[in-house]
Amino acid sequence: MIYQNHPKQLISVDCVVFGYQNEQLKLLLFERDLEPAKGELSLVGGWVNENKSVEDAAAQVLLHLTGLSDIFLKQVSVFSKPDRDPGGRVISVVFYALINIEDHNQKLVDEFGAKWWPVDQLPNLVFDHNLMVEKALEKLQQLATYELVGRDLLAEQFTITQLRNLYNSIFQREFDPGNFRKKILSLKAMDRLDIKDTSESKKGAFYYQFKSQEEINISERIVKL
Amino acid sequence: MIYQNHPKQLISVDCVVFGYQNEQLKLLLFERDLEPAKGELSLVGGWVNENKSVEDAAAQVLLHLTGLSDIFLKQVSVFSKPDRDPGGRVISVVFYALINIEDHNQKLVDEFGAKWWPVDQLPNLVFDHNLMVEKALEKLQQLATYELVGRDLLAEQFTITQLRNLYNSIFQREFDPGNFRKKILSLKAMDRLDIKDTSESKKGAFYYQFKSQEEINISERIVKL
DNA sequence: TCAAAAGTGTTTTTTATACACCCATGC
DNA sequence: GCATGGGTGTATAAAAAACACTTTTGA
Repeated sequence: MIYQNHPKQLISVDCVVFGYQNEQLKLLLFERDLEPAKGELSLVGGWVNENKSVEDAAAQVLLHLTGLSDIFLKQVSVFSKPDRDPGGRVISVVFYALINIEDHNQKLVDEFGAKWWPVDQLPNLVFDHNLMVEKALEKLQQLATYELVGRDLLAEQFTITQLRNLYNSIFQREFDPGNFRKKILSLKAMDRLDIKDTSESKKGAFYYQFKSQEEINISERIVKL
Repeated sequence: MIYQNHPKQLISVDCVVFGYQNEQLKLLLFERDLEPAKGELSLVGGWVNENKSVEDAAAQVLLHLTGLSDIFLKQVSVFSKPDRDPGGRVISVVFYALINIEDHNQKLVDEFGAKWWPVDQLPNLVFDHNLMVEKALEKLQQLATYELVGRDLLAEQFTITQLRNLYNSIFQREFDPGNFRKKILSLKAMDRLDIKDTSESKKGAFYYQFKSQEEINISERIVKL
């Protein structure tokens, strides 16, 4: 090691884990298991050590929580105010993750006492975690503006209405059903199946399924502003 | 300090400093003054210590270079592959900065041997610095899509054509003069002065000046895709 | 039978693009 | 007088929004 004389810092990752259930965008909170603020609600986090990138560290946190190693992850930003954590100087790199609640709920709830909270009625979180969530949601909106978000949040098969409800909750506004359908279908990013979902309407709505990532090529804005 | 037993890491900031000169978007490069790769070209960087946020650390680097303390700075992302720096494990938080070349060139060139390079013909840089530049440019384009970029790069007074040339070089494409002018003026973000610039055309072009940040409220996309 | 979601079609408005054309002036 | 960038206007195309209307079927 050449850079001998420079002070080192503690680095952590914190993950804003988004899920979608009952037509609500939710995120995963935990009761903090160490001091300070033990028992209060917080995001999941982990330490970054010598031989891992921050992406790997975040992926490892998610792997530990869900048993899955291919979870959708994006960097939000770095939080590094010297006094942001009363327990000491910790620089935190924040990520957001998208996961399917139904698939992973059991392990999460049973083993870790995790709780899903609707993003539009979050409680107070420890330290600067509320700010992290806010930034993460902005990034998610940014992503959903130019890319189709849903593969990681919805079931394998889903209706256009379910996708629209997801977009409604990401952007906290109501998209027009007819216009949303036309816009989404024009992207040619999904295949219509021959099966219908009859649970949400009497008429029944066709199920769709995302094409493989390679077949999808979206080069236009999906959501205006 | 409560978090005793966790390994700490070396943290640095690296700055992609953009400037604009001769109708070219340029960035500031330095000859690295320590091993490894001493003498090769790199971005400016600095270490992050205990009592400073990464934003403060980046601002300090820029202050040192230019003497200015209010430089435009945005976070790009974290680069943290364990082997990204052959000199040891360093996690780098990358920022980009926008500065006016004419205002600060002397100090930069004289004291630090800095060199301005057109972004579209960059040499090989040390480590992962080329990748950092690429990401920074993407972020700058993202910013310029929904906000008017120019205040920090152009002179106080500038013509629409100069602003268009800046946008041309940020997006590496040619905007239509008539349409660009209409779009920009519709934002009502600048005041027209009664002075003309006659250096770039015989007819002369009116100078404009940005309104104060508070008066500017852009709620639409400026550049399509 | 009728409420309610699914799905299609039509109209209007807004935004983007292409490009014609006049202006002013230094050479 | 003509080439050059400055500046305005117009026609067209593309994208977004508003909304009417038809279909289907369980309650």
